[in-house]
Amino acid sequence: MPELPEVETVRRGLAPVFENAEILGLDLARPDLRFPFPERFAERVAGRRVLSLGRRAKYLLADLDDGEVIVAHLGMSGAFRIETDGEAVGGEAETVAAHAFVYPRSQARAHDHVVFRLKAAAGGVPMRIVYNDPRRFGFMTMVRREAIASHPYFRNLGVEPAGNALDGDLLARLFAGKAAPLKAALLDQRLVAGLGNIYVCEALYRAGLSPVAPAGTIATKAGRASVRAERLADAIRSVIDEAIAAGGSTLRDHRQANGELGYFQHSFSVYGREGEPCRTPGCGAAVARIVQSGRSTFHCPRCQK
DNA sequence: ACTGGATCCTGCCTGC
DNA sequence: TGCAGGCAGGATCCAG
Repeated sequence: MPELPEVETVRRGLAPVFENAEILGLDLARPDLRFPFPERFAERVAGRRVLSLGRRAKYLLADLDDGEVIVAHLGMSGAFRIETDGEAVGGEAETVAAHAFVYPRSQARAHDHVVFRLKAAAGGVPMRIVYNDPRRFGFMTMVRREAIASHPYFRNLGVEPAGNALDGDLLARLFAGKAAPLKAALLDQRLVAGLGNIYVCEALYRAGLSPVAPAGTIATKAGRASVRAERLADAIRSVIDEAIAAGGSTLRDHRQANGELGYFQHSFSVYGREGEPCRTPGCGAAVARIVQSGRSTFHCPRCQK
C-alpha cells in the first residue's frame, strides 16, 4: 500500500480521531513487527494525549503531550483501521474518509498487531485504532521530539516531493554526476523522500524520461537544471499531488466491501500495464516491464528517452 | 563511492 | 485440486 500519497491519506484519515484523543491503553499482540517494539511501549503511551499527527516522507509521527513521538512506518503491507464499540457513528464515518474507515468493533483479525484504545470524546463513543500488517515490514518506535531530526530514520532523508520544495534546480543538483539510473536515484530516500516504485514509474513516464538513463543526465555540466530536470520535477509534483487528492492507490487491498479506498490506481499510465498500449496519443507502443535492482520498472520504450 | 543482490514476512496468482 | 515458484507498495545491509 504505502508510498507517500498513501501514508498522507492514512494520516488524514486517522487525524480526526487520533488528534486530541487520550490513549487509554495499548494492546500488543506480539513483541515486534520488523523490529522489537520500544521498551515499555504500552506503559509509556497509556494516559498520554495525542497533540497532532504528522508525516515525514513515509513515516507517521504522533506527537504526545509529554514530548515523546510515536513513529510508525507501514512497510509494504501495514494499514490502520478505526473501530467503534459498535454504536452507529453517523456523520463521523464521512469525516474519517479515505484510507481509514470507521468499522464496528470486530473480533481481532489475522495480523492485527497493535490496538490503540482511545478515551471517548465528549458525547462520543470509545474508538480503537488497529494496526494490521501481514508481512510485518512495518515498525513502530518512540523518539523524543527534539531528537527526531538527528534520529537515524530521519537525519538522512531527502526533500519532500510534494509542495514547493522540489524544483528542477534542486533535482539537478541532487542528481548531478550520478551514474545510477534515474529509477534508482528517485527511489533513494536520501535524495527525494517518499517516492516508491509506483510513483517513480509514473513520474518518469509523465516526464518522458527513460528509467535507465543515468541520473546525472538531467543536469547540465555546471550542475544546473536542464529541460529534463524541470520536466521531471513537474512530473513528480503533479503525480504526487494528484495521487494525494485521489486518496492514494489501493492495490490487493479490496477485502472490505465499503473500502474502495484510494482510486489513483485507475490513473496509472504505466504501472502494472505491461503489454498494454501506451496512453500517449499516437504512440501505439506497448508498455514494457524491465527489472532494475531487483524491482519491476514499467515504462514506454518509445515515449521515454 | 556506487551498485546490485539478498533479506526480512505473508499472501496471492500463475503454471505445471 | 495441489503445489512450487514468482512476485508484491520498503529499506537496510553486505560484498564486490
